[in-house]
Amino acid sequence: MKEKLKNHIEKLIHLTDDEHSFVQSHFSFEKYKKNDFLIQKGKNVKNCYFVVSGLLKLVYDDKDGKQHIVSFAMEDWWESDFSAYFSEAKAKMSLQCIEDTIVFSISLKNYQKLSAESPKMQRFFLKKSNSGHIASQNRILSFLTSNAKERYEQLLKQYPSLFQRVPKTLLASYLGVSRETLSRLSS
Amino acid sequence: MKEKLKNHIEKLIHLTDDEHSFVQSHFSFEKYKKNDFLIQKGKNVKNCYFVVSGLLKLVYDDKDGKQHIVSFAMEDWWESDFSAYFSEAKAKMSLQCIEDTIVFSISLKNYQKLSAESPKMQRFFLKKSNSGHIASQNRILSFLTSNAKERYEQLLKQYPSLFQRVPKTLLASYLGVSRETLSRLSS
DNA sequence: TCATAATTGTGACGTTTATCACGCTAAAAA
DNA sequence: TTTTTAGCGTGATAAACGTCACAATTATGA
Repeated sequence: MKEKLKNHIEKLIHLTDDEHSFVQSHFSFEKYKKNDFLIQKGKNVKNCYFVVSGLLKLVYDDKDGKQHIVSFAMEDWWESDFSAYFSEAKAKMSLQCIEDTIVFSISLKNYQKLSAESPKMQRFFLKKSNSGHIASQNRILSFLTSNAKERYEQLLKQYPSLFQRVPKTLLASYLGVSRETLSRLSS
Repeated sequence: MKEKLKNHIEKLIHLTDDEHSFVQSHFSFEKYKKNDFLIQKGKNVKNCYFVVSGLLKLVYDDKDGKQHIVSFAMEDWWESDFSAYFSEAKAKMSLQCIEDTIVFSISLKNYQKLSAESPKMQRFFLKKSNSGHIASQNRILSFLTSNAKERYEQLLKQYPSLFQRVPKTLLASYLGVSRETLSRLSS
């Protein structure tokens, strides 16, 4: 399991075995069952998570109780309510398992310690953050340039596996359309 | 003018005067006129920009020639076509002046050099990137949870100055609605 | 197993938003 | 100044999408 995180990090930066051990010591290994919460809205956000296997949803509940999916987190993804995590505030979103999920988690203190003591890891986090920012911008672009059907097809193309793993209601909620409209698009 | 960048950096990290001089030496100071391009789609993206004064728009042109505003960049903001900048690819978007604008620009090489030689500055860039990511996620959330009128009111509340400085057509393009619909919302 | 809940499709209808068209005003360029 | 262009509002119409209702099917758990 530790290999998973190591290999992931090695894609962006190179560390010695000792350095990898040092990095690993800042993470803890956790297992969750389907429907478990890693983060619950209103509560403190203790950790940022690296998904080893399984599938998570980052969800925002609006005033009418409707759920909106900000992000799916699959294998090799980093996820948290970053706003609350970095500012040590209460979660505005929830992070919940769609499938049984295995993660490495890191507290804010350890994140800061690791960043401070290892410029290489800070570089790794910077690269990850930059690519996260770019991914979000692309999602914004899809809202600006594309209608529901086009966004659906883009998602299908980018993450075909989701359509086997996730109920259509959740895909609709990610795409920003009603489940009925999504159903009509795919038929 | 150099004070502007210094003060901005000091909001997140502390540097000595010597360190600030070192940082400054990686930037170049540039002035642009209204309608000038800092980045043009299809061309190389040489720099990332810090806006000292003025106003920029980050624009994506779709297949039908319609313009979509991914972002406005105001005083104290960092902007680029980050995807192209970091991957040294051709720009998919354009960065253009809405007003006469003064910036500090930094090349990718200098960005990397500065990050490598100054962990403090790497920390600064990491913090900036994280907050950029969070801002983008909030924009995604507004698309998921809000209709055109609500998004309009959120923008009005968050950046009231924009409504004095920017034609409604551009605001519409940022909000993802037609100019006619926006006009009807505000009356 | 059997009962219950979750998921999905679909029709009918209403609302929101886009598109096309036009005119008016203000700003910018010749 | 005169001409041209950009910005803005508004009506008419159509397309996109949401909401409510209902039925059928598939998972899930007691």
